[in-house]
Amino acid sequence: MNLEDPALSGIHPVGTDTLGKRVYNELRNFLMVGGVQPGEKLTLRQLTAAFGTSLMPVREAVHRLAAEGALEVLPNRAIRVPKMPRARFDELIQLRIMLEGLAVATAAEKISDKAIGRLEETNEGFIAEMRKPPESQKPFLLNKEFHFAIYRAADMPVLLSMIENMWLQFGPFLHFSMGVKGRMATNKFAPDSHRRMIQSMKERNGEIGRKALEDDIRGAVELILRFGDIPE
Amino acid sequence: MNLEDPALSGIHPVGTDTLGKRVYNELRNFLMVGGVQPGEKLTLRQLTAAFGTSLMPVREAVHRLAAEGALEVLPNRAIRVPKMPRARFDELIQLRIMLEGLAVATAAEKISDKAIGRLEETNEGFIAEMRKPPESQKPFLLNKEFHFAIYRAADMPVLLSMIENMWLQFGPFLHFSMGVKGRMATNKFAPDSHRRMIQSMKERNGEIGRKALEDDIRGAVELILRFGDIPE
DNA sequence: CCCAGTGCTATGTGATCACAGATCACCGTT
DNA sequence: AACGGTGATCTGTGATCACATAGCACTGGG
Repeated sequence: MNLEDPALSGIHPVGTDTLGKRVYNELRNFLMVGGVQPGEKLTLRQLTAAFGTSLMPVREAVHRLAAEGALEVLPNRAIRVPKMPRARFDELIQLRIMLEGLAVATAAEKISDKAIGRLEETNEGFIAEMRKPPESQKPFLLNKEFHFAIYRAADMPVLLSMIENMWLQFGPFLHFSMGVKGRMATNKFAPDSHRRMIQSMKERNGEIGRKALEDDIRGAVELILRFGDIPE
Repeated sequence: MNLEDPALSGIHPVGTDTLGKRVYNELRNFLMVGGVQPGEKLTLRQLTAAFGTSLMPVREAVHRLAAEGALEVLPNRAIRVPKMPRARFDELIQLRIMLEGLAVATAAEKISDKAIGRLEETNEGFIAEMRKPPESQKPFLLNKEFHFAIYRAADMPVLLSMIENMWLQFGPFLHFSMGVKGRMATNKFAPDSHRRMIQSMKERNGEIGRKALEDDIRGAVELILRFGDIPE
């Protein structure tokens, strides 16, 4: 069978992902964009009804999210989204700066010129979206795409999964602290720090990129501390 | 009911862990001490037979280990212990130095004098065990206890789980590279770097501790590179 | 001798059932 | 009115069954 056969051009990959994996991806994305608030409780059967599957795939997805720290199984065996007390918030921020800083610095040494070009396009799209009235979660997604395009360029798979984990743990909290109060998906200083990150890529200077990334995160933190509610 | 009642003094907690959690802990420990080699395949039913439970708890445990990177589900849905190519080895080492370095530096600022005392005792036990002919995995366990006593003192739960994850990913490889060839559970420079770490705790000097930790890890790496087999 | 086709076996996944423990409202006693 | 016991209900866990597919030895035709 020739896959190049024009008669087969209408064929699309059908996707062989397990149900558990699809539920996991859906639920993960739902958490990442802030679909549920910290402290909120979930039940397997409630999720089962929402996804239209049986308990099994939901169980697998929930347990995996719990292993990643995106969900929490209390001693009572109840399931909830973890809360974000100040101590955890500070620790996650410190770790983000360290982990993502390393990724940026490494990417500056390895990234291709072509990838830098795509990075600039993504950032221009992000800036353009920032000027519009904040309506959708589009700026948030473009900002995320910009950051992870850099992190992927570092070519460190384990580090990348750790960073994804950090963003996942922040997801519910971002909605809670910022989504409600004015949908301030990101801060106005982000374009500047993004430009400095791109510049560091061009100059192959990892430390400049690391500093820009730290400013980017600290800018967002300042916004959260001003407008968000952090318990304790 | 008064729990201080002398009549109840013989009561012990009964333990309410789920089967899945117990299987997870067993399997985790088995991986951490190098019970299986990288690349080796596992099957649910084989593990089921070994643990004497049904498939369900094993499925949960395996999926959780897979989420943590300690196991791997291939596209074929087969389960195996991840291999350790050179690139992954180097990345894990780099991340260990960064993560554990932060933990040591933070611990130096926070650790109590009492905990420092316990640390010295643990280390003396470790050194004493090192002098004996290498028989069991006792030195390995004491070394681990020494390190994690420090990491716990940093009081950073998320960081601690990341570090545990690193050790877990290294487990199978340690057996493969060192266990067979002479049971060299740790290297002869470890006592020195350990002493320097303790000293840094007493002086509340995080950077000295960080450097000592880095030397400790690099010493072990050198041994592995000399005696172990790293594919690719 | 090589190789595509075929049937058997083993394995992970998903559905369903059964059950222990948690939660909560209700009620009777003090 | 306050408190402890009680029963119903809900939730996560574990066991069992059913099934699609990967892996593999075998076979028959070239």
